[in-house]
This record gives sequence, structure tokens and C-alpha cells, in this order.
Amino acid sequence: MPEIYLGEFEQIVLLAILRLGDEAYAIPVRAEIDARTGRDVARGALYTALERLGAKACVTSRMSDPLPERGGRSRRYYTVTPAGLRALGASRAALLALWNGVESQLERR
Amino acid sequence: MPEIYLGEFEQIVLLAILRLGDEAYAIPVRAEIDARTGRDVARGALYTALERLGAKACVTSRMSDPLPERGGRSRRYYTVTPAGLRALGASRAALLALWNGVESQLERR
DNA sequence: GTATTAGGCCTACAATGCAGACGCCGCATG
DNA sequence: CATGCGGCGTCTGCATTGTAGGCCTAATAC
Repeated sequence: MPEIYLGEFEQIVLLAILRLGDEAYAIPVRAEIDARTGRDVARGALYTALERLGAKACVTSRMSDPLPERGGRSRRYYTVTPAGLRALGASRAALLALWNGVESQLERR
Repeated sequence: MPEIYLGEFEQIVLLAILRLGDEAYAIPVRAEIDARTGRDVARGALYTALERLGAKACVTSRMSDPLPERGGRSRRYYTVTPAGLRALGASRAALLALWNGVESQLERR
């Protein structure tokens, strides 16, 4: 297990995909991120992140058939791999370990 | 409020400083990070992060007097500013919002 | 056809993460 | 007092991640 490190944004993207389940293609992912974090990223930004996650085998993707809709182009749906889940769990644990006990200091402003 | 974004590593550093209180100079910070996250970063890495946090006004620092010890050079002690605390709180909230409800999927491995 | 809309991809640059080498300063010890 | 050693700040430079913006295509609508 060669220790995969996720950047913060990559984590966010993975989480959004998980949350969306089988509706996870770029546009809804982007919307989800915006809704949850207020971060309004460009589509291009998202695609590069997704590509890099793919390179690390944290996600896989499949193309859909074209849709019978207004601009119904085929969509690329993403799924988080087990390796991706593991990596996510690891970074979460690391963050939690550091947060633990510090919250109180935050509240004091 | 011009929206300060913290990278993941910067968050970790801030948290370590908070945790160390008034013993927060580079070497213990490094040790703390290693102990909590298993991340064994070079000193240089840490200093650049600290410098950048300084530039964003998330930390301040003061030099100590030289110490009467073997290699007793002066140390640079760091303190998290209110702005730093705010930024930390914000990124934590963002992460939490996304994590919320996803933990269950992680457990299923 | 031509507009309009959804959505994938490419290019290129900025910000962050990280390491290794350098050098200072003070004690120690002969 | 000179040489060495140990603690620690600092500099330079490259690698990885983050982000924007524009281009292109496929499909319906008119």
C-alpha cells in the first residue's frame, strides 16, 4: 500500500461523488460542492482534479449514452473505488486526530 | 472579509501550533505533526508553510533570546491570530458539511 | 440551417507542499 | 582558544495541486 495522499480539494470532490451516488457526473458534482462549501469552482478545475484522481485509481468513470434532451451529450459518471475510500478514511482520521481537543480553543474565538 | 483559503498542510500546521500553546516553535511543531498524523516533513517544508501563513496574517511570530544551552540559538515562537482561527473554523465547517452522512458509506468499505 | 443548451476536454498559470543544503550561534572539551 | 558538535532558523528550487477560461461537440428547438 503505497500511501496515497489526497489534497484538500480532491477530498472534497470524492465526498461529493459519494454523496451523489449514481448521479455523479461533473455538473452535479460541481453543484454539490457549491451548495455544501460555497466554493464555486470552474468546470475545468473539476475535470483536472477528477483526472488526477483517476490516475491515482481513486475513481473510475464510464460514459453514458447520449440522452434525448436539449444538449443531450453523453455524460461521464464517476465512482469512488475502494482505494479511494481508504484514502479518504485515512485523511479524515489524520485531521480528526489533530482537531481533537482543539475545538474548545476555537469557540473562545 | 476577503475569504482566506487554507491548504490542507497549512491547516495541520495551525492546529499543531494551537495544540502546543506557548511552546510552539518549529521543532516541536514538526514533532507534533509527526506524532499525530505520521507525516514526517522536512524542516524546510514547515518553515515555508509558516512563512506563508504569516503572509496571510494567520500567525504571528516572535524571536526568543538565545538560550544558555548547548546549541542554544534563539527560537521563533508562533501564535495563531484571530484571523487564523476564523479561517480554520471555516474550513472545518466546510469539510464537516460534506462528511456529514457519508461516514456510513465508508464503514461499508 | 442557425440558435441554444448541456457537457466534456485542453492549455496554461498560480498556489501549495516538500526537500536538501547552508550557516549561525552557543556550549563543550582539549 | 580552536575545534567540534548539536539545536535551529533560513534559502533555493522543484513537484504536486488548485483554478480559470476558452474550445469543441452533440443534441434539440425554431
